[in-house]
Amino acid sequence: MDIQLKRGLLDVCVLTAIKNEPSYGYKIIKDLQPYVVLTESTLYTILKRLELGKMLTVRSIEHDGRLRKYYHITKAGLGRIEDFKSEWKEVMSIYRFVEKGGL
Amino acid sequence: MDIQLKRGLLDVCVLTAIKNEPSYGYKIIKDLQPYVVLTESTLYTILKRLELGKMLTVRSIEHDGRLRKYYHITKAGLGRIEDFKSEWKEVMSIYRFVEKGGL
DNA sequence: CATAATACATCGTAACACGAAGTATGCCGT
DNA sequence: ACGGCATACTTCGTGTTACGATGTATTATG
Repeated sequence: MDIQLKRGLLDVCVLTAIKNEPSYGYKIIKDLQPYVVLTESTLYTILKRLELGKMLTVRSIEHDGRLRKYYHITKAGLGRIEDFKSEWKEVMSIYRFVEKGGL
Repeated sequence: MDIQLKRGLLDVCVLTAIKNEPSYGYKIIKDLQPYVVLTESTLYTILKRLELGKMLTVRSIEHDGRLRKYYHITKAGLGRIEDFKSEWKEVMSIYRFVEKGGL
């Protein structure tokens, strides 16, 4: 899938992946696989950005003697998803413009 | 509208704006206004990129003693629009994932 | 006669996705 | 027992891109 088309979708995808229950890096990648493919470097960049923006919080938990970072969505994160849904109307109006061939 | 969401949409919008008949910078901006707002610096960057990628060709034409650059879409440009439409299925599947709240 | 509209161009910047490379542990098959 | 694979997270550098700022020049309008 085209990189440019992904932008603006990825952040919200990651937030959606941890919306129902906290998750960790590797699992998020696997869970999103059927919808979007993203590499580790991409994911961890996104997670750091979302943390900085207070869209999620992180809790390190020991699992099988190994550390795992669980990401929890915040109220702001949930708001981000809602904003995205609102903006989608505009996106669809643009798509329809392209689909029907201009004017 | 969110900048990131625009990416991947703008190129195709501009191509669509010149699809039916050749157009020039200023007119393209006005025509797209109801769908996407883009500044001149953005537009001319896009037009240059699309020209480099052979998605369009340029013909300077004198109009009222002043030069106007008309942009003509190419076969590759039309192909680009079709590719976009195909990829839209993937975009919609991602949107549906977000809309229904994950899983 | 000033201001807005038309028309195009360039530069610098910040955001972003990604490949490459690295570290470390547990598990499975032969 | 050990080589390879899956799990798990991290950092660095790079190319693409949208945009604000700024500049030039002409025509129309009030």
